[in-house]
Amino acid sequence: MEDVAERANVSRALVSLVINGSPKVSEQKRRRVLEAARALGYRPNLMARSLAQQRTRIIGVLVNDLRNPFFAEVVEGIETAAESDEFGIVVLNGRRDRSRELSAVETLVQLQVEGLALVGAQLDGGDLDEITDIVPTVVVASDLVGSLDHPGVDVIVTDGRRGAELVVEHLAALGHERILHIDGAHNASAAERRQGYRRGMEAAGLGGLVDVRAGGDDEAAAFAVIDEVLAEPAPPTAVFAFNDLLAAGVLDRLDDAGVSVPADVSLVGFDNTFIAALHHLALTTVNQPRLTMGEMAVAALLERLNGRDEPVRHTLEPELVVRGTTGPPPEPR
Amino acid sequence: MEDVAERANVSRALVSLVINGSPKVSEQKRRRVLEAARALGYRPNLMARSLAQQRTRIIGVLVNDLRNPFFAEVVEGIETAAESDEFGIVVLNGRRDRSRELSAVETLVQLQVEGLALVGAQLDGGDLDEITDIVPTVVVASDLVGSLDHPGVDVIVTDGRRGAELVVEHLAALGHERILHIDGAHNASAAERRQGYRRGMEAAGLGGLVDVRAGGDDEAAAFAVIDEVLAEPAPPTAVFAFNDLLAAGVLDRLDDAGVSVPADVSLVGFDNTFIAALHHLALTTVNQPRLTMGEMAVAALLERLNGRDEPVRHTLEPELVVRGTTGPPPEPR
DNA sequence: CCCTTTGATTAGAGCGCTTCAACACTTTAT
DNA sequence: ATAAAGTGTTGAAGCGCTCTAATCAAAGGG
Repeated sequence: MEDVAERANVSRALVSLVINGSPKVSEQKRRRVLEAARALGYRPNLMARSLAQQRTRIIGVLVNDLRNPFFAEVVEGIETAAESDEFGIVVLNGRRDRSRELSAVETLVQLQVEGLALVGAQLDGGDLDEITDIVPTVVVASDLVGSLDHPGVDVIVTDGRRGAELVVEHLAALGHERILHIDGAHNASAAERRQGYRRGMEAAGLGGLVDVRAGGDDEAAAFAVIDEVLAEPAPPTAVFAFNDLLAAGVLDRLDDAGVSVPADVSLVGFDNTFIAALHHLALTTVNQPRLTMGEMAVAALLERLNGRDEPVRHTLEPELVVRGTTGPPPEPR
Repeated sequence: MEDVAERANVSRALVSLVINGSPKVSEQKRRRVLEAARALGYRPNLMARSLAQQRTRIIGVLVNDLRNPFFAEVVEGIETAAESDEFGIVVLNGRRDRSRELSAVETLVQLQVEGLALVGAQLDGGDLDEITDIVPTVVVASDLVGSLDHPGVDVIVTDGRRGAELVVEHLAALGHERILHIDGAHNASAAERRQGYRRGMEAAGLGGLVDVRAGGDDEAAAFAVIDEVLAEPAPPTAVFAFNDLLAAGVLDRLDDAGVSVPADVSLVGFDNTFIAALHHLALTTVNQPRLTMGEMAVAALLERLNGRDEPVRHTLEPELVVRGTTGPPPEPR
């Protein structure tokens, strides 16, 4: 910057003004400065600028798992929204590991991000105690335990309970009774969907047939459960998997076992990722409006930056998307 | 930091030493400082630190499209490798838009990243002219036009030409002659695969039947091409798609049209993403070792930081993964 | 013709940290 | 005993920028 100033025969301060597009610079000097900057290949140092300015215009994003297209799309939503408000984002990947999430949050805070978006995070409320009075925080697509007690945390979720209920209603209406739920284990949205499943079962008068088994969040987690279940005397006629990835795993395994879908077993996923839409899977699933979620997350953060104090909680409506993996149960023979 | 120093009754300099784990601090003061830091909830300011230290320990990653699981996994590879060398990464998403890529690179440079990894970038050599003498750069999973002329650029690729040849060899061996290639259009690896396809066709004595049509990089791009091709008098008996996503789109569309795979038409993708592995698709494809690619990218950057001057170019071997979407062509009737 | 106003420019302090040289104090060698 | 070497600690400069308040020049008003 020094060099640019010298070459243009002006002060450092003026260079700064030009770079930041201040209106009160004469056209002549602006031109001189810009030319000098170009000639020298000058690039402002963002670190120094942020330090001096005491703001970074960066939103920190912690995402549970980048490999899951669902999360990747929520992040795209965040990025798009941030961009139009002149914010940048820094994405850190928790890779399904809670301790990594914790240190990622720490890094983001130290990076002086102005807002923190936790996408599908597994952290619980306690982990955020100190964080939330430092930086506005929004939890997206997962319901943190104890986030209700945090006046500093906003929440953007799809109603997982309702989504799960929709699934069970759909299956029950088709005539299914033995409906298995393979859950998301430690996953942050798992509890909610489990609960919705239970409620749905009870509402359908199937309370006695509730069957929840521990899954995970990707295909592999489904294999063991399916093997186990098929070996039992009365296997389920329908499976509701925690998410689309898991459902894809179920489908694979049923295939291996020669069980056909939906003739023998119906299958439902969750998230409505592009995978579900592939005709060869044609997975019945529950849609979450992920781009909207990303946008709402950014909106919530910006409101906080503009002084809002009370927490906000947006619960979006899930939507059942019926495709080819659900049908009536097989005739008993 | 000031406050911590005061509370612990030491100088700011000593606080810095403690935070950075310097060995020459007495146990007693170290304890005092750490306690004061905890009590005050002190968090070092990464911006200030980087500014003072003149290094960031950050690797900038520009990725073509986060929604494509292939790229997401390369990024995970980079992240893992970076982490074990005490580097952080900042991921920016080009979202399939070259001008966004350009500004993302600019942002990363201004962020003072110590290395730049371009994953599947569409930029060409000229875009990098000024960049590469500022920061070590490695191009991953794509072959930038003109990157050869850049002594400052390392390249980590899977041999796309060879991969495409493998595909054609496989299909030709099965007896296919009218093999269509739907390419990746402007996509950075498209040219190479096109070339491999052509060479493969010629090698198989099918040079006269070369047929390349413009695709893109996701499912949607395939639809128009398939519609077009099926309306022609002699549609292909095999389709080689630029990547798995595109192949999935082809599969969908063939399905819609009542064309069965592989009985009527064989289909091959590229990348071996988890989608290809789903039994219901069981897509024959070409594997790229993505985690390895990520690791090699980081390794290349670190070598540069340690003084290596000559460019390095690692070409990894692709591997054909035969699954269920390829078989002999239908009997002519 | 001097004073005020306006607009363009600049000096300099400060952002939160690191680091080097200097310092005080011990310990060891002579 | 004294010099030399080693430990632990600190003051202060500096990283590259911004921004306030001060300065300067030109223009307009009385």
